[in-house]
Amino acid sequence: MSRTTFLNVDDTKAGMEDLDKEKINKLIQEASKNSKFFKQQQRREEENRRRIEVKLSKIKSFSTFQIEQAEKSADRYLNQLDKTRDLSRIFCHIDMDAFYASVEMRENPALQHVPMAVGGEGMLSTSNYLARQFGVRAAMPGFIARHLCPNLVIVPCDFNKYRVDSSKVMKIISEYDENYGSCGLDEAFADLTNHLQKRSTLSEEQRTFPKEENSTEIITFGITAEETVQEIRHRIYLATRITASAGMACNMRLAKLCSDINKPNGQYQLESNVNVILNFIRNLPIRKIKGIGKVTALHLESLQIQTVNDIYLKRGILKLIEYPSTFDFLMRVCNGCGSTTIEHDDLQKSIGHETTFNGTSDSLQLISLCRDLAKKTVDELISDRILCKRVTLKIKTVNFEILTRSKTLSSYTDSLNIITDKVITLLKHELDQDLELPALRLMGVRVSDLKMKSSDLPILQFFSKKSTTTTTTINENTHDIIEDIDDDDDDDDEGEEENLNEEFLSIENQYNEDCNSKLIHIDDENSNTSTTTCPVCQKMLLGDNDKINKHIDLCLNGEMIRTTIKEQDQQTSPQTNYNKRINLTQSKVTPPAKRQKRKFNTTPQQTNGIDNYFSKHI
Amino acid sequence: MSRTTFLNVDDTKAGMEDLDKEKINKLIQEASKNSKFFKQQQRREEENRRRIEVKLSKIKSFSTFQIEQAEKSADRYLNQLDKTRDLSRIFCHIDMDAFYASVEMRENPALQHVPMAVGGEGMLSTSNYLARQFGVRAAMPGFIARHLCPNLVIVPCDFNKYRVDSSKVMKIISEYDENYGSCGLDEAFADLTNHLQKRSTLSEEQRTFPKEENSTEIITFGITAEETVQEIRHRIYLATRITASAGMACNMRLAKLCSDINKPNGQYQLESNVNVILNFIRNLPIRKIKGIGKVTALHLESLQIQTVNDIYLKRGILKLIEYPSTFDFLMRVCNGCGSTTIEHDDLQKSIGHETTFNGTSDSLQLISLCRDLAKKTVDELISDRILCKRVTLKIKTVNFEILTRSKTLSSYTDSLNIITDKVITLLKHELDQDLELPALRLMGVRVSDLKMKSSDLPILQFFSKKSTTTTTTINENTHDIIEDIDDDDDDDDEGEEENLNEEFLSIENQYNEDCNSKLIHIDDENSNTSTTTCPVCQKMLLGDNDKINKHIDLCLNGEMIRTTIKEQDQQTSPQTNYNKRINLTQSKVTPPAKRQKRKFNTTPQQTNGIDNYFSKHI
DNA sequence: GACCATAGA
DNA sequence: TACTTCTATGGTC
DNA sequence: TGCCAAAAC
DNA sequence: TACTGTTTTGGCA
Ligand SMILES: Nc1ncnc2c1ncn2[C@H]1C[C@H](O)[C@@H](COP(=O)(O)OP(=O)(O)OP(=O)(O)O)O1
Ligand SMILES: Nc1ncnc2c1ncn2[C@H]1C[C@H](O)[C@@H](COP(=O)(O)OP(=O)(O)OP(=O)(O)O)O1
Ligand SMILES: [Mg+2]
Ligand SMILES: [Mg+2]
Ligand SMILES: [Mg+2]
Ligand SMILES: [Mg+2]
Repeated sequence: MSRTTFLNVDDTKAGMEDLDKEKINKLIQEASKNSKFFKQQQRREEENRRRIEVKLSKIKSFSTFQIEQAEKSADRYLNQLDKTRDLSRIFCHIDMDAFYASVEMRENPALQHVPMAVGGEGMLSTSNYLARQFGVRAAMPGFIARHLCPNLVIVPCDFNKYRVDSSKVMKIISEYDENYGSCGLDEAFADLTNHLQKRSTLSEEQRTFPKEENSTEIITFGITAEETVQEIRHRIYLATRITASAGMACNMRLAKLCSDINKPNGQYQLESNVNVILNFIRNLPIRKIKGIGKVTALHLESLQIQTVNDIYLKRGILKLIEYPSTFDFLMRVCNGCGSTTIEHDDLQKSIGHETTFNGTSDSLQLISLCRDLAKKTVDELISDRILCKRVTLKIKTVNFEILTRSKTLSSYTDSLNIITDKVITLLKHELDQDLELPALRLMGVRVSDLKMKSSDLPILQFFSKKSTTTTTTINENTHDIIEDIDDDDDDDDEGEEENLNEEFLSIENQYNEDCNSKLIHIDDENSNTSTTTCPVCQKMLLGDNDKINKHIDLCLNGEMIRTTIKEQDQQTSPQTNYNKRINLTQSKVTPPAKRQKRKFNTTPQQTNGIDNYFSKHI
Repeated sequence: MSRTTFLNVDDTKAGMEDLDKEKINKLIQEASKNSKFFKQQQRREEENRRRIEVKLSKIKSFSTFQIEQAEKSADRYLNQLDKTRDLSRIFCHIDMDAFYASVEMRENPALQHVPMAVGGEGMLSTSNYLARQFGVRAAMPGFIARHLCPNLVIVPCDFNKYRVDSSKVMKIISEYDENYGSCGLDEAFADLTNHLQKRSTLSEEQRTFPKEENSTEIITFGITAEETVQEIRHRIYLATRITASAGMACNMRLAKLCSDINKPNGQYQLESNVNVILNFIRNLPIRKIKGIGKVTALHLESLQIQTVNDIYLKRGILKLIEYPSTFDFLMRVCNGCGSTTIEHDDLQKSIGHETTFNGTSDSLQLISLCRDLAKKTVDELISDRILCKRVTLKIKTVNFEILTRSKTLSSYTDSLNIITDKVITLLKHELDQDLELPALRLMGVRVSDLKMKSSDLPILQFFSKKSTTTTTTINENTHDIIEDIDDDDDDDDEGEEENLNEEFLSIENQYNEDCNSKLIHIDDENSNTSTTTCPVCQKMLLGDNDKINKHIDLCLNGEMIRTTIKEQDQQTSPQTNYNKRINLTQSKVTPPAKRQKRKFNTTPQQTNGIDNYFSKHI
């Protein structure tokens, strides 16, 4: 029977060291076989193996001399990297252990002693360490996990709770580096260098904390990096009753690797010494490196590269066949280089929503859903005071093939009509044009090319109905603004003017479609009768989700403002709260990925940047 | 180890005939033992056994003579009943097979071949016939069901779908008796007598239907009752693709019993002949009779009554120890008597909402939740244009003890403030007074003493701010109205005046409480990202439940009105639609019990009424 | 500018 | 009852 | 009028 | 991850 390695357990995760991979993979393949998902993964693997063959034959065409020359070139580059190596700073990477699962286990301690996972029958977001022993992990569907572990307890996601714990953690970390940066809800980087300098001047009292919550017993932490991080982790535990692991090293890539070493509930400091560093990374499996995923690993492994040191050994070939940026990335990796500055994004780069449903080909259903998704996205755009200039439609067929269609708008906008019309046009075009298109199982709407809609200059609103205003970026100026407004040259097939009449017609069309029978809509079932407890103020909430999320938003934003009766937008605390805000989203099975404001991109840096460089043709 | 029969499988259900009760009960008790629920059931059983002991000793105190006299009295009563026996009509009881489960299996045919149930981990609403083989049935918690049947597939409730199928079924039934009455979503009584008379005059064409949906093959049904019901069931299947069972007999009680005989997907007609009837019921286990539940059965069994005929045999004792109404009920049962008229309620008698949550004692949480429940209830009151005069608070402790506290208002109202204040007063009183009160796990708010708020006499609004108006009941008149208004004598501790100022203060108080930390709220988790398909128009819906329910309401009400843009209340189709309307509610695991407008009460009838007469002291 | 593939939480 | 959601990036055409 | 227990779907 | 939600009735105090 055919298989695909793409479905095998990914054991590159703490707590999954001594699995019977053989048996687990057999069960997974068994459970998956003949599914459309399985077939799609097979196609994907085949496509990659084909590409690999091309590469391998390309390699054969190189002469030994060419390879030696390439190796020398690589060595020169490595030398250069060595020169810019900065060992002076000390970074810390904090990562919560089995984050969602830990929160749920704290809420219900009975779960501590059984294998459990967080998510749904359809998809798990994470699992506890007991479940990992069975091969159950994040991104595995629940029903397959049950094959691996029949007694698995699956508890539904409650992002509200996770957000609350996350913000407690971040608050603590910010005390050690106010410029810290977080990825996702459960991890953050902090540059402890400055704190460590100041730390020796701190009084003992300032390094002293209760041993247990509400206990009079106390514990004082020393002034070393190791002890500082003990302190951070202790404080996190006091605040959340869940454990974190941490890694310390001279750059962020190494710190991240270190936080995995003694996970869970451990920490590891890597000495800031070149030989120690090179020794540390030498034998790591490439898959542990952030940026090397399943596919990249497959490609590298086909070159006999298993460990980081193998990258070094194959540097000649890599120089010859990989794209420069990929080569650059790999050289940094095998040389132990990484970013030494925490860069925050000025502004989020895209906002979107997508949803999976039972496959359908019905145009009216799809169009109606598309409209809803656009609405949801624009609502967020508006509530975040952001404008966009690009709209992307995403669809996935029942065969798990993904398509995107996008269009740049003639100017920045947050108009529901313009955006909706555009994305519906894209969708209709796709439905009309591709008559072979299989039924769809997912649709998404995303807007990008974002710009802050600053309300500091309301006068500008006089120039354009489109509320095209200015931006918060400092290097933008009035010239840019005028450009924005002038930017109305119609290189578009259809115009994007928004006038009241059109708006009315558009809504009316929507209504007619609604009534036309056979349309689509998103919602969550079991809505009516259950109660949710606000994880901040413990209030039990009855009613619809939007209200609940708003309530929690308010709670998280610190003291609630007692001046108005209705818990409504009241976004009268714009920038201060805005910057600290954790972006709130939730769905049955995943996405607090909703970017946090303190989140920073592990983006390509000019110097020593942790970079995600890799190529689809690697 | 101790047990309680109250937790044993209840095998009085179609499809549960040859179970290994021994084994199943062992598993259930094992899974339940030590739980608070278990302990509560034990207490309940003990209490009943105590009462039974009292009864038994009472029986011992009767002389043989007394018993003989009682038997004679009973015989006279039976004779009387015989005289009023009406064998002239022919009733049909239709009951869908494994209703929710069948709908789900139709939607996903893969489920046909596995044991499955509808509900959640916490509670199942029903199971398919395969699952019943394992002892899995309605009102069993999912996690216990999994002990009995580890491969059980549990699919969540989707009341919207069930409502749609239900209305299709009811529509068909109404063609045979426009005065039909339904209990719950999945069953109805029809009096076929008139239809059968007219039926012989129908053309063959009018008794002819396609054999399959969209097929040209046809099938013609005859004119007998048996064939008429075949036709009904065939049409139900054509319309819904799910099967129904049916029973025909000369009264409703017998018809209901008959529909169970050849379930699933069968029918049974009981000859309208006294001897046949008596023979039919003679050996039925008492538990099959509607109105005899677990407790009543336990009581009767302690008198050696197992079958309906045993009731007859023990008629002397029953006459002596049971309450007259219970005795009356039992005599009707064992004599094969039942109601021969379908009575519809003029107006629903109560409206309420309740919810279960993780036990808490926190007053602020509880008060806040109570407010939300009151709001939800009043919303429904208002949207149904109903007034109420009584408010009941229901609470359940973590030990599963249930309390109710209620209060009659000084006049009819649908004022949120009055109702909320009253129920909160009740709650606070309970929380303050009973300091021993364990944490709560459920709270409910219910309003009763209802009266239609007819808008036909808007002039009356001038007399009172409370919108106390008239009623739809014919025997009420202007005198009553004036009484209502005058009815403002304060026999109440606190007044119920509603003025704007008070209202404002009340809401402000609420807000302060909200902010005061540690409160409660109801909601459904996974709301944001999934899609729901409207079971009527197939539109996929994105967003919150209230909107979705409104949408489906509109769809069910037939053609949607295309005159307004927003799908809002637009309750401009008051009485016509109102009468046909199926009351829509949903929750994670149960309650389409939300009364349907065509629903009728199987209430005590003066003559031959199906009656639920029984006594808690039976 | 538009699309795809990859990646990570 | 059943293979996510959200965001970011680089390469290609 | 108010409370409880039983019952049905 | 875990014992429902909605409604009606009868009896008693
Ligand atoms: N594929 C995914 N889809 C959706 N959510 C995810 C996914 N992977 C992780 N998450 C969520 C759930 C995790 O608890 C949280 C943090 O991720 P991550 O740190 O990688 O794992 P973890 O914290 O659960 O375990 P650990 O860090 O101990 O290995 O992000
Ligand atoms: N205890 C309960 N709690 C909540 N919902 C219930 C309960 N019992 C039944 N229901 C719902 C689900 C059922 O499908 C529907 C009709 O009930 P009912 O006719 O008694 O059983 P059923 O239709 O599922 O099986 P069948 O009639 O074949 O025995 O009402
Ligand atoms: Mg983690
Ligand atoms: Mg993480
Ligand atoms: Mg049924
Ligand atoms: Mg039924």
